[in-house]
Amino acid sequence: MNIETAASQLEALGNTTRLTIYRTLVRAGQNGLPVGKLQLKLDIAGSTLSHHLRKLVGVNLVSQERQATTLICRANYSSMDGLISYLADECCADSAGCAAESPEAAA
Amino acid sequence: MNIETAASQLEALGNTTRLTIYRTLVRAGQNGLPVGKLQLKLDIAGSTLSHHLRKLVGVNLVSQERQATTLICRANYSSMDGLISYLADECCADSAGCAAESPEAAA
DNA sequence: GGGCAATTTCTAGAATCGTCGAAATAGGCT
DNA sequence: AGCCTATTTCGACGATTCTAGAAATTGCCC
Repeated sequence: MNIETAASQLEALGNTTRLTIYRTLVRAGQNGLPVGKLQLKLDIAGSTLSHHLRKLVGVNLVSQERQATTLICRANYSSMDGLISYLADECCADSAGCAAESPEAAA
Repeated sequence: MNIETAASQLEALGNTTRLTIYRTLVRAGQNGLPVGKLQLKLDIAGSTLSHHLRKLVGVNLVSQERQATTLICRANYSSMDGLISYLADECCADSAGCAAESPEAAA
């Protein structure tokens, strides 16, 4: 996980519509949801949904699987795990021990 | 923590320049860094830095404290903690137990 | 009060984003 | 083959973003 990847994943989640999409997929669990169901639930234009979905798939936060005519979308938990780890680690959130890693901060 | 707040914080971090700024501040530890030092480290225009910094401060990920003429910037760990908790919780990252919260997913 | 150093605001321009409706495509069923 | 449903692509539009240089501001010090 490099900083550019992290930034692009964060950017993908940093939009209310997309975060809602992602959250909805997470709550749908392993079964996932077809694009059409998502559209009904969220009440947005199909083209808009497709646009956002592509972005989420592009940064690997969501994966898709074809089932006949419908396209099932699923939240990609391991990617989110990686992102959270990056945030907690590289940009460590625990107030203790952060400065320990950076020598120049030991002033 | 509501979804809009989370999205705005994620958006703030979802830009390579700003994520770099934030990471630099985290690594600087409790002492923080003055804007000028940040500018030197990152080699960007002062106005650009100020612009990004305002965004980070605006979503409460960074706080500032005046010390004479210089302005010290510090990463706000508790905000990051809140964000990570939101991601891990509301948009739970652990692949186990996610579907348990959503009744309609129990199909 | 004059000057200096640190930071922000103003102005601007290219680029990207978010959204939608309409049209196009994909894939299976009869 | 023809149709129907699901989804994506196209074209467009206003809004926002990112960046930087120049000018303005703030706050201290002599």
